[in-house]
Amino acid sequence: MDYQFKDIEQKWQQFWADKKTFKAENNSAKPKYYVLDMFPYPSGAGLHVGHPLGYIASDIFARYKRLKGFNVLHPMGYDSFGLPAEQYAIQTGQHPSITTEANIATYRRQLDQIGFSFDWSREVRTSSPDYYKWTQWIFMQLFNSWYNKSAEKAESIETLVQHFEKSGSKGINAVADEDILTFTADEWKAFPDAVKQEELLKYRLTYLRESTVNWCPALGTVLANDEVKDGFSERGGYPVEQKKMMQWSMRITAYAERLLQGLDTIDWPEPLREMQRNWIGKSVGASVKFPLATGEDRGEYIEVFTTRVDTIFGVTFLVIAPEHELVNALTTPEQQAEIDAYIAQTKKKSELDRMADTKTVSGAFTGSYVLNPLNGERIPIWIADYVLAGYGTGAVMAVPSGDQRDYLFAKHFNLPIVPIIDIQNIETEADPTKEGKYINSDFINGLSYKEATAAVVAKLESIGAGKAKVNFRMRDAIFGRQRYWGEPVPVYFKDGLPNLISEAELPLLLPEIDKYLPTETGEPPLGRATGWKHTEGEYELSTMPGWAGSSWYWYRYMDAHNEAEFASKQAIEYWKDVDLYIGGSEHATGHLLYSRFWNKFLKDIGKVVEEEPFKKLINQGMIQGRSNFVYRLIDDEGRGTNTFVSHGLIKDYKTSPLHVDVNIVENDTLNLEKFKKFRPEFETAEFILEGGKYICGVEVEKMSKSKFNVVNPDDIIERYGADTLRMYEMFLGPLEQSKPWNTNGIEGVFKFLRKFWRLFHDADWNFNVSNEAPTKAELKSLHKIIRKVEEDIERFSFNTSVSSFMIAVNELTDLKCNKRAILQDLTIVLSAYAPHICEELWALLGNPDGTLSYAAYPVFNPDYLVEDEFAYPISVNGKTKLNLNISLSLEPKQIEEFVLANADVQKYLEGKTPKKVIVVKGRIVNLVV
RNA sequence: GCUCAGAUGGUGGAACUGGUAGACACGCAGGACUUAAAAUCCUGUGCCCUCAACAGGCGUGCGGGUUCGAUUCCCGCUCUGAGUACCA
Repeated sequence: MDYQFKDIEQKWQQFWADKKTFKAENNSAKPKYYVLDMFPYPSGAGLHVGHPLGYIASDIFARYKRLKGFNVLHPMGYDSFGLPAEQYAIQTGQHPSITTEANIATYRRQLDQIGFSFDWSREVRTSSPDYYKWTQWIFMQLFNSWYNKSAEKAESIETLVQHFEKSGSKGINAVADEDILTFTADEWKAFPDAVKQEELLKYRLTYLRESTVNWCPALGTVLANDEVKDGFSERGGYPVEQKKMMQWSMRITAYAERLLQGLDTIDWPEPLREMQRNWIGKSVGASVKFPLATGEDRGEYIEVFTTRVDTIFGVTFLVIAPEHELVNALTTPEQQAEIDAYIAQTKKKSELDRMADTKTVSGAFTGSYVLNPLNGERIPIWIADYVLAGYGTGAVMAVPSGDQRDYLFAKHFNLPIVPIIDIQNIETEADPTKEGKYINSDFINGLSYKEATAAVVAKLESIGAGKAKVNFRMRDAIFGRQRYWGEPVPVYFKDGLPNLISEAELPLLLPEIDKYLPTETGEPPLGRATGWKHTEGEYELSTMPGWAGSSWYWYRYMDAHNEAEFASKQAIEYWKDVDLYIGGSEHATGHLLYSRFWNKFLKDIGKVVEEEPFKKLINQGMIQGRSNFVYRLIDDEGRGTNTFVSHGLIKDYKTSPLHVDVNIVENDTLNLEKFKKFRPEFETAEFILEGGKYICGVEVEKMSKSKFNVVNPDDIIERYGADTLRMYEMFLGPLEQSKPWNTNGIEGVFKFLRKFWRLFHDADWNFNVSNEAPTKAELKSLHKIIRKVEEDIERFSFNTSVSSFMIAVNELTDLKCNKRAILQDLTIVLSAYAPHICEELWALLGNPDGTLSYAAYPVFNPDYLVEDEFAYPISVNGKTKLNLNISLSLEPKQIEEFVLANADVQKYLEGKTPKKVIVVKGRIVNLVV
């Protein structure tokens, strides 16, 4: 029979599902290997051809690892809480769980069609109560923990209480809010319970605090920093403003240093690690207190953070953020009007304006002064919006000779600029050099950068005016959304204080509500739930953010149906961590950072075993759209006609481009019949053709419906089958590279599979395989591909494997090879890429049905590749002139003699004797003339 | 601005530690089969010069360098894409 991909693919997909072929066991004598994909949010649009790229790569890897004798965990699930389903619910009144359910069904059908080897028995859905029960449980553990900096780990809040009871707040080295109290053990014991709880909340890893949040009025919710791009929401693109609100937060900053250090221990792409480093934003420097110069000494000061404490003698003014809490107190009556005007002006500017306008220098003088703590010099205090309230202390010591922003500010307002390093050149701009010796700098004059920094820090510490300090850019993550479709927070409020519900009450189910909007009084949608109340108080009304459920899901796959724990100890100790994680780089600072944070926390409380969850990570590139255009002829009156001009001829006509559905275009040639049916108005369309064809124009754009460039995998599978789709997606180019989807060329892969099928069949399509012993040439082809695929998969170079398969099949076709000894092994090697056709041929070869998935990958034997001759390229001055067959047993000296004796070589030498002869055995001969 | 990644035929791309640049595939051209088309198969295909062959010249974004030899290493630049943005 001819290659009937449809029958074959349906048959094997059914077989795998019925026999649970890919079900993984939680214990095995085999070594474990965990291959994970970033699970999708099931959107209403279904999968387009770009989505499965990473899944195909990971599936090939998982199948390959099974052949290599590993016990492979390769699961899939759905990140099914999220905004789009809720927006849809607001519009239609339909419960998000219904649309989510329907979308998941579509995703599942599409995924199944591609022939993935997922263990579906472990499927998870973040919106399912038996899953989010454990998300809530982890939240409770975080609430019950504090971060002990001395131990460098999270500990139970009980240990903190015990310490307070024994020694008060003394000796506690914790990551906590800034306004923590100082007290003795007796004082602690005397505190009313409410005060104790309030104080403990300042230490908990998930805590409630009034904080400035990114409020998105259009979405009616707050957003995390990574959900905001340029002042607009990432989803939907609505404006975002700053607002103060009581909010749940996660103390991720406690883990800043470990999150940073851990990056060096994992095998991730460098750009991704770099993004996380920037996001964490560690800077090493010092904090310095500048005492206020106002009259009598009342111990008041302004604290700044600086990375260049060595430049402290170059400070000629201080700048604080307009939002700084001391602005009012510092403003003198004479300056009041000016300061007020400036603050009003900054407030008017939107976040976006402030970012766009980085050139204009602006600011205002408060009228007050501080003293330089090291030499007592009077330093004016200014406010300016180039200093951000949210970073460091919201105040900077300005060193115009070394910092360009300070330099511009000083020039603009005529403030002094003092050079502090002998080789500094500050004629036209600041010079931040660390080379040279210090001048104008009191006791560090003549020192080098390193010596000066150490000396200044030591001096500041000795007089209590400062200390070495590490600052992080990363902020604690806001952990609440005023939305419906998310995990309820397992907390109720009593006397204004948050209390956890008991574990026995988990899961706290999402209640039914009448519509998915905030209440009339502005409460989140959960405020609409009637009768939804804890026996002890009111439930928290916000829900968890989208990243909650995805921050631990890889553990649930290990033991997906456990009702007593999020995963059993035994399962976690067996699978440990994810060996290979494939997904998009858009999750660099969101999901991948939060997951690492929760993982470290779970390790601290002894629930998991590895410090890092994802050992190796690969980012698949984005698949962009490739739009096709037709060109409508414009008549003399400037109106569009119904005549269309082929792309190659548009220079000669006046035309306007129009998107055309890429699905009616093949190799950029328009299918005229389908085009006429594309829209009713084109029914009577006429064409100006080139070479009898209508050639379309091309542009690379985002894949979207409005651009008619969405390619659906269903259509490709219908036409060519899943095996062709899988191989073609890999053939497109390196996995990590972004590229436009282009269906041109898919024929080549399809033809390859037919050619492979034909190796097993005679001219009349009868299955025909011989048991003859293979020849040397056949064995060579086979073993080349055995090695090549092994090497390629290990370095994630899937595209080159596909080419090599083509070469192998071309060679075997030329050799007319139909020998079982060759084809059976070739089938195993190809099966990771094209599993359906290989299962079918494996069965036809007489093997028991379905055993291919667990067959042994053939062992490479280098003996078959040994050559006794090599066609040496002979080059003269580095340019190849000819090839000579020379025995590989010859040594360089003999090769040289052989080559020089050759008549053709002599011709190129034109009678001259080469100055030098380079012979690299088995590679090249180069004659230097 | 800063950080990272990249630039190879008409197109997607290959060349793994410096050693025959353009594998494999698409497209295109020619041919076979066919009444014809589709499908299939065969041949050719980096560019320039040449009727053609032979031969030759030029070629991995640009300019230099190291080397017997550079797509690969080093220095400088241009362009493209991504991330980030007054971070003190």
